[in-house]
Amino acid sequence: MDPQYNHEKFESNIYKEWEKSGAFAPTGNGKPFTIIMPPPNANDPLHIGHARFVAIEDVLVRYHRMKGEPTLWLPGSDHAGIETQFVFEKKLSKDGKSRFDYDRETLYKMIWDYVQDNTGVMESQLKKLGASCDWSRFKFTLDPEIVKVVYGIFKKLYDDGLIYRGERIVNYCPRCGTAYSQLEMDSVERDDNLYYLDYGTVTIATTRPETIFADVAVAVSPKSKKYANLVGKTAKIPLINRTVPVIADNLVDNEFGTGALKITPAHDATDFEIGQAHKLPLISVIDEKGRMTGTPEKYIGMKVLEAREEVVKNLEGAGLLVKTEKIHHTVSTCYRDHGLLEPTVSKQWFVKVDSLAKNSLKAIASKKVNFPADKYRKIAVNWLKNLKDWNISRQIVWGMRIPAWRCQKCMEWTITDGSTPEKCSSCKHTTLTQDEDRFDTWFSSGQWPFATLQTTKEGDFEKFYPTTVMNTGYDILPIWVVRMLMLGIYATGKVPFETVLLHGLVRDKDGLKISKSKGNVINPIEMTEKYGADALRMGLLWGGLVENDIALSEEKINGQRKFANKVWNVARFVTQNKSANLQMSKSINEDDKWILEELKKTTHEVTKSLDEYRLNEAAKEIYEFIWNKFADIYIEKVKLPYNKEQNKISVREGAGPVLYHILDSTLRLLHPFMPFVTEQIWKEMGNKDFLITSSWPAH
RNA sequence: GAUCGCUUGGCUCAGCUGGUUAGAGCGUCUCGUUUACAUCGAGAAGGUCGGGGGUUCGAAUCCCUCAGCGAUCACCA
Repeated sequence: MDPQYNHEKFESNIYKEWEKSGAFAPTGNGKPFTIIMPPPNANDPLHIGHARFVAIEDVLVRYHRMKGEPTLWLPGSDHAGIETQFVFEKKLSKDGKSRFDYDRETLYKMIWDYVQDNTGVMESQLKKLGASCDWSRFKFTLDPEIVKVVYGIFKKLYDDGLIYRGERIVNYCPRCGTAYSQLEMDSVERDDNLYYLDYGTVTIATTRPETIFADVAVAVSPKSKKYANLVGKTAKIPLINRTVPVIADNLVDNEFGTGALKITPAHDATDFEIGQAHKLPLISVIDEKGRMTGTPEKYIGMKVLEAREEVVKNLEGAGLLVKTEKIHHTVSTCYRDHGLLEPTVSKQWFVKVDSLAKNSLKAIASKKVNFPADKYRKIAVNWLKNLKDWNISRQIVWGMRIPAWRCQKCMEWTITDGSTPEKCSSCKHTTLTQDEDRFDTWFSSGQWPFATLQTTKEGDFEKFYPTTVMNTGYDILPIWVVRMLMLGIYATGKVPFETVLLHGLVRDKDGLKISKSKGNVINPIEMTEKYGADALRMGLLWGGLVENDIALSEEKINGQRKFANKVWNVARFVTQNKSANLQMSKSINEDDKWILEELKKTTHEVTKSLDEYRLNEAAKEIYEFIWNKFADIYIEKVKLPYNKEQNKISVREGAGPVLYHILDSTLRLLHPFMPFVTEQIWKEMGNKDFLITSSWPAH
């Protein structure tokens, strides 16, 4: 053994040997331990957040594998609809092109090829980190068999009356050309003008005067005394002199502006709601490109902001602009291109979430799903109680095309499980056109736990579902975990996972959020090359609970590299003093008894901490045992003074077998955390089998 | 406005269902080490556990309150 541990010399080779040995495939009988990996985007390299879940999940998987449980860690990759299309479009624009230069089929094919070109990077990086997942069961979210499952569930939801096509106000991005869900928006604070406009009988305040042409009412608060006698009368839209009714609604804030609100259901979410409640018509004056339409001639074709300027000018000219105030408020922006979103009414496919959410709440209440960190249980419950119907259609090309066909005669929809229908299910007409929309990525990934297991190997679903642990970042609890719960229970009648282990974000050494603009990005592959995968993994688990954000510094990773080297040298010392007979003598002394007792305690504590998902505690226990007890105390005590004649150091009579036994056990305990260095030492000790498939010490 | 958190030595964090002198890593200081490892060892300094109140034989831990900080969601006409 070299005096120093050199990770570069061993890591890739060890991984290949594990892979070749078939160690990653589940074996044995009994209750299985299953983790479905949250699939990283197929076209992106891994970031430090991925490395954290690898560290967490691999520790759990290796631990349970060593305990002899049939252990499956199923890897996969995600097509990440909007994300990927957005990245691809940025690439196109560098070449001076845009997606509008291609038809849908061509664009889809181009993105498919692009993803194929990049796929493999992510897999090789997972291997570098030591992920002991079963590659033979790898799935991509657009694999035909996965798509088939998703279509089947869509059809089932439709047949059960849980899918409807609704006209709703959606957050529409005129640049991306698609609507987004409740969860896919950002917001930004800014200063705007609040215009007070004369509506004849009443003055209203608005930030969007260009939408007055789409007004269908003026609403006031029912609590308002000032306006009480106006309700039921009319107001007059300036510039076009159309009269609209004055209504009362609780959603109106009597304190804001003049206390009177113009109602524009087609271009504002609150107004839409009020419009629905009062059965008001919808008038739209902005088209899908963000240009004015259906307004007086002069504004048609103008962009929204141009029209606003022009309308204000005209209002002022007509003496109908009462006053202008500054207002500081928050506006919704596209989470992709950060431009303004346009609330727009359009037809989208929706999932009725009510019954799905109720069943999920039941599963949580009855502990069929557990949250080791109670705070996340509370958050999940809160979300499930407040979910709104889920818009699952996206106007993009990258993703699963929705299996819905519209009859060109009766205009009714025919839903299938993916196959092209021969005729309309309503009127039997044979000319049908498939909807161009794609599913929201989360609609398909919400089915990931069962869709994967149902399509891997015969019997997998029956054996490994419900899965044991779902581990992912807390940031996607509402968007993903909650939906997997709803769809999993709906599709299979069982929860998709028994334990939801959410992890925190990786932050920089000062606890600041990592971002490209801050320049504090930590590249996991760079860290692995520099310090070793073991050190990075340990650094990601060290000093913080799984559920909390952690501050990661290079010093911390380097500290763990030192630990790997310490373990290496402990092993070097032990193997150099290996006695011929490894049988422990019955007459061991006090020191021997002490270290054996400490090992026993450590084994117990590590096991307990792992079972409770307190990986940081487990890591600390084994670290302290090896360094502070085994190396600093026990080895120092059994070491005999340097022997000049033999030119070597030796150990006290009878200590050899104890040293060997302790090393053997500590390697087993440390292996889930630092798989590479422990496996290499295991080999150096002369073991013929692999440490990865050896057994967990008795505890 | 709603929900969920956080506040422990210079820094980053543990401290599980309340129970001996509150711990770790890094950092700092002193000393040592040709002989497993300088990717080392021995030792030291450093904390009124955010403030206040309460429950208890006993509180970093439970309850109330105040202050500061953060995350997510909603609203913002």
